[in-house]
Order: sequence, then C-alpha cells, then structure tokens
Amino acid sequence: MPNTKIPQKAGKGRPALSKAQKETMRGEIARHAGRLFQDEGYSAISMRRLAGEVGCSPMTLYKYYENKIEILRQLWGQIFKTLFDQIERTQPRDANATQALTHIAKTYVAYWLEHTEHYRLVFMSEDVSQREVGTFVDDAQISNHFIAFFEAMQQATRLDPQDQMLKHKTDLLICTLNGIAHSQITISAYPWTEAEK
Amino acid sequence: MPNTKIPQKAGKGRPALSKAQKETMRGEIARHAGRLFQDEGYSAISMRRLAGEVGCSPMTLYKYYENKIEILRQLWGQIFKTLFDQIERTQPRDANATQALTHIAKTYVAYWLEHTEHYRLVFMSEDVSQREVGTFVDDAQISNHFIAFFEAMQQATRLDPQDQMLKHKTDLLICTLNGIAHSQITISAYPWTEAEK
DNA sequence: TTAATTAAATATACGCGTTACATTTAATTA
DNA sequence: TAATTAAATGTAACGCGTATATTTAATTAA
Repeated sequence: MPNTKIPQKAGKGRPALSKAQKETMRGEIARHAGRLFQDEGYSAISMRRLAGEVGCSPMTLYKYYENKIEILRQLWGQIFKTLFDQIERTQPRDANATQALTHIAKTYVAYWLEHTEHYRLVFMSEDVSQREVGTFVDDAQISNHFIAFFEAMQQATRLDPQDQMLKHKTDLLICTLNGIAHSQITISAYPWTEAEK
Repeated sequence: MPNTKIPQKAGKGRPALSKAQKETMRGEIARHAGRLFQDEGYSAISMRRLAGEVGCSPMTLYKYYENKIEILRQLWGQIFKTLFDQIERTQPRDANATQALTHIAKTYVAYWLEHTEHYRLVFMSEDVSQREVGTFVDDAQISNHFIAFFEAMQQATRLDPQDQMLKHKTDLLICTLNGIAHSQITISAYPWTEAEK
C-alpha cells in the first residue's frame, strides 16, 4: 500500500501539533466565527471571509475543522455545555424528583431568555440543512446532556426506563420548553405555564 | 422611474406566455423533478441536471420557478392537496365531531404509510435549510389545509377558537401524527395508539 | 418585406463550500 | 549543517445556485 500516510511516532521532521496547540487554534477560529455568525448570520459569513478575520488562509480552516458546519456545531456544543453546567450548578441539593425536574425545565428556558443571541445561533441559524441539524442531535457531546432530562423525568414519573412512554414524555417536554423559549423570543408576551407535565 | 419594467397589455413584441402555456411548462418541470427527487434525492439533483432531463437550459427553469426550493414546494403542495382531498372525500357524512377528528387523524397517518415516497419527499428531503422549511409552513396553499385540523379540534373540544390551548392541542396532535408516521416509516413496528387526545 | 419591439431562451459569469495539489515555511533530528 | 517532515499557504479547479448579459424568435408598424 504505497499511498497510506503513517504519521511518525517520534519522527525526525517538524512535530505534529500538540493537542493543546490544535485546541488553541480551534478556539481562535470558533471565537471569530461566534462573533461573525452572531453579527451577520451563519449563511452570510463565507469561509474566505472567516479566514480573513482569523488572519489565516481559507485552507487553514480545514486543518482544524472538517467543514463549515462543524464550526457552528462547535459553538452549539459550547453553548449547551454552559447551559447544562448552569443547570447542574444551581440544582438544589435537597430537591425531590419533581422539584429537580421543574428546576431543570425552568433553568433551561431561563437560559435561552437570558442569552437570546445564543438561542438564535442554535435554533435560528439560516441555511442549515436538515441533515446538518440531524448530526447536531446525533452529536454525543450535546445529546448526552439531554439524558439529564430523561433521567429526571424517570425519577419524577417512576416509569420503567424501558417504557416507550417515558421517552415520549421527555421528548414532549423538550419540545414544549423549546416552544416556550421560541415563542417568548420571537413573539413577546406568551402564557408562562411550563411547570405542567 | 426609468428602471421599472411594465409588461405591455397587447404589445408589439413577442407575446408573453399564456397562463396555460406557463402552467404546462411548470407541470412538465415538476413532473421530471418529482421523479428525479424521489429517485436520487433533492440535494443530488442539480438545476443543470434537471434542465438536461427537461430538455431546456438551466436558466429557463427560472422563468417558471423562482428557485430550486420552489419546485420542491410545488411538489409538496400537490401531495398535501391529494392528501387533504382524500380526507375530505372519505369523511363520513354522519360523523360527530369526535369521529370526524379521529377520521382526519387516521386518514392522515394512513396516507403517509401508503405513500412513503411522498413522505420522504416532504419530511426527509436533505439539504433543505430551516428558512426554506419555514416558508413551507408559511405557504398558504399548504397551511390552509391544516386549518382543517384546527376546526375539527375546535368542534371536538368545544373550546373557544381564541383559546391558546386550542392551538396548542392542534399543534401537538399534528406533531404526534407526524411522529407516528415517521416512526412507522423509519423504524418498523411501533405502538399504534393515535386515537388518544 | 422589413425594421422595431419585446419576451423567451440561452450564454456567460460570480461567489459559494470544498477539494486537490504544489509550494513554501519552520521545527526537529542525524 | 543537511535531511526530514508537518504546518501553512497559494493556486486552481469543481459543481453548485443563480444574477446578469446576450441572443433568438414572435409579433406589429412601416
């Protein structure tokens, strides 16, 4: 196999970037992308433009990210991490199952309302195809966080984790919460009734 | 205003296409597009390719459709028209409000299961952006049909049409029905429990 | 018949995301 | 210092949707 490129373990040449170095540059790109996407919209920012702002060549972006949507997904990941960290941090120790679920739901909605620019970046980025949103849901980094909903719902309802109904209830709750946040951000003044279910 | 282009009423130049001619050509394009999109997927078919199959130049397509997504939306419109015509045609005369709503729901799901290729075209076309799906919901031709759901729900629940709860219930029903169809088409064997709510 | 007019149809061109490839730069070791 | 090797850059190209410029053809006035 003459065409396979095997990276050297401790070769003689220029060393590959360390994980930290790679992360630094990824972060730098994400930082500019976040600002630009927020200001002008995902679809309005071209890779050539982003490269210009970062101060590198367009091709260099592809050294650090597979493609454009992966940059946006990175931002999504950061946002959800912040959100779920906040939920966990503010969860009262002495809460029972129902209170815990309510706390998750309330904090979740409150976060989006306090960071509407993040909400827009996640749920209202234009020219993002369904397939790309699909991989967003598949993204382990993000979807794992939503397991918190599932577990809290399981605790609160005492349903069998195998029960299809449990997943349905959880999905419905998430949809409802997103719906509430969406309504409050786009339309203003919306009935504030999220504690149900 | 020197730049406004006012079409002549019965001008001297080459006559504009008649409405019938325009519709014929639109239908011809939609016919090919339907076949190609179903066989190879919306995103896999380029305007150049579609033009080749129709037998015209790529830009001629833009004489009859604003852009690519409008061709897909035309197909969506046809599908929903067929679907809601069928619901109306098969609605029993002597049904009470609850029975009528149940009939709508059942026929709706059954249609997608009998025409899975249409379901895929409507709900699973890849590389369709969120903005484009947004205008799909805004499309009067399609969304008017969904008013049938709203009215049937209003009759069945006897809620005030102004009541926010009514719209919520309707939205939830539609989501649930789509969810059932989606589950049955993608996964097989799924709990068949749509008559509730 | 011919010239003028006008819309249809086509040809050309642009910027996009992305890929491929060639070249240059810089960090490491023999 | 020379060889090596990955990073980084430059250049070009591809196919895409589509905006704009140009050509073609159908009609009427001369």
